[in-house]
Amino acid sequence: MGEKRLDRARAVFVDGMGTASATSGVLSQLQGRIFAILYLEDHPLSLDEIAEALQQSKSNISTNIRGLVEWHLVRRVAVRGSRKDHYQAADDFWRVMQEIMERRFRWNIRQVIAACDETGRAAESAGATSRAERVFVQRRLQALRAFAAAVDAGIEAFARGETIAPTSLQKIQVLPGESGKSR
Amino acid sequence: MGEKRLDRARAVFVDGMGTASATSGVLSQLQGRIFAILYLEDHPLSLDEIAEALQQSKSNISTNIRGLVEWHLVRRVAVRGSRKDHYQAADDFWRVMQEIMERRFRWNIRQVIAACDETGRAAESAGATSRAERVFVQRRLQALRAFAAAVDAGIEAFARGETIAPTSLQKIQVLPGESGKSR
DNA sequence: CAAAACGTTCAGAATATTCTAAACATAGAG
DNA sequence: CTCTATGTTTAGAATATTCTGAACGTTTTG
Repeated sequence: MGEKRLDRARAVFVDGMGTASATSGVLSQLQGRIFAILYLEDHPLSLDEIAEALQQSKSNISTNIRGLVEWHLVRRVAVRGSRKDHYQAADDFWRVMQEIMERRFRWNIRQVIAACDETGRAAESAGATSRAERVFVQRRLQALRAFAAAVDAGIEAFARGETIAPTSLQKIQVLPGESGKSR
Repeated sequence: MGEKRLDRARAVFVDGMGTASATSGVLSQLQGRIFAILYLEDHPLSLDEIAEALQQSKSNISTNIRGLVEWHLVRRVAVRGSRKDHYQAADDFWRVMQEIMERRFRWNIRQVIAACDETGRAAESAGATSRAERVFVQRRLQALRAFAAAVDAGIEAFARGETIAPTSLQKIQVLPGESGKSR
């Protein structure tokens, strides 16, 4: 009964991590489940073992595990005596977080900055439009850009292990003279 | 040509924010586009105007805009002389960020904590299993839980506007005596 | 070298998500 | 009270994503 119970516990973990991952915006549900299986195992597992444990095709595991390795959540390790690739859950969560902050959140926030910049450039030469309208658009773009840039800097600092004062973000809100116009 | 150019610029912004939102894990692409349209407009728009601008059905706009309002990214405002609902982009990005941190990230991280707790409880009574195995599982769960709890606390502090030292996260890694075992 | 054991790629099946138009509900106008 | 204008819900269509099994390429084994 002991083994059964432990396996039952593992299933709880796999399910929990799966649903958590599914809503994370970073990992798919299956990736969460793969990680969960590996994390509670004290030895590396092969692709087939994972596929068996999760009742998924080997190809599906193969493609999904790649993402986990890229996020440094899982390591591919060699197991002597076996030709198969084996995988092991990583335990340096801080490293993983840095990776996610850098490659996901910052990358995303930079998209916003880029959009503001591009749009600003495109709007610059909108000749016949009323001056007031152009000014309005540029102000808004500037406000969003400033906020995004502050967030970007904040994430960078955080990822570097530096101290952050979120107050700098709170200040960046509406530009002077703007709030009256929009309502 | 001026108007055309400005509209072209708006399209750039709508597209940019759309793709950024699509990969954000928080907003859908359409939600990003709706926000973009509203953000560059100096007066509130009705559902139909938004639907027209984005070439989407009114019902689709209706359902998607609800999420934007919930995140406080868009406000529903009354426009005198019209019975229609009108919507306006919010400009308090810091508030929005707090909202997202609280209701999305923290909620997500709590799922992980809950999974660890549930699993720990379920594994507790795994009688016949070897003691070493049970200890191993509990240690791992504890390590993940500790990290998640630290992240949770960090986000909370950040959302409150307090200063954060990410160092506290870096310390939480592998528990003593653990790292040797797993490899 | 041939055969087997792998991991990966890919076309299509299975599934989930997003979108639309119609039905519905509610409130205001006449 | 009836008719109209409006936002929401919903069933099904359109689309996108995830998953599988077969095909493929590579490496190891005999």
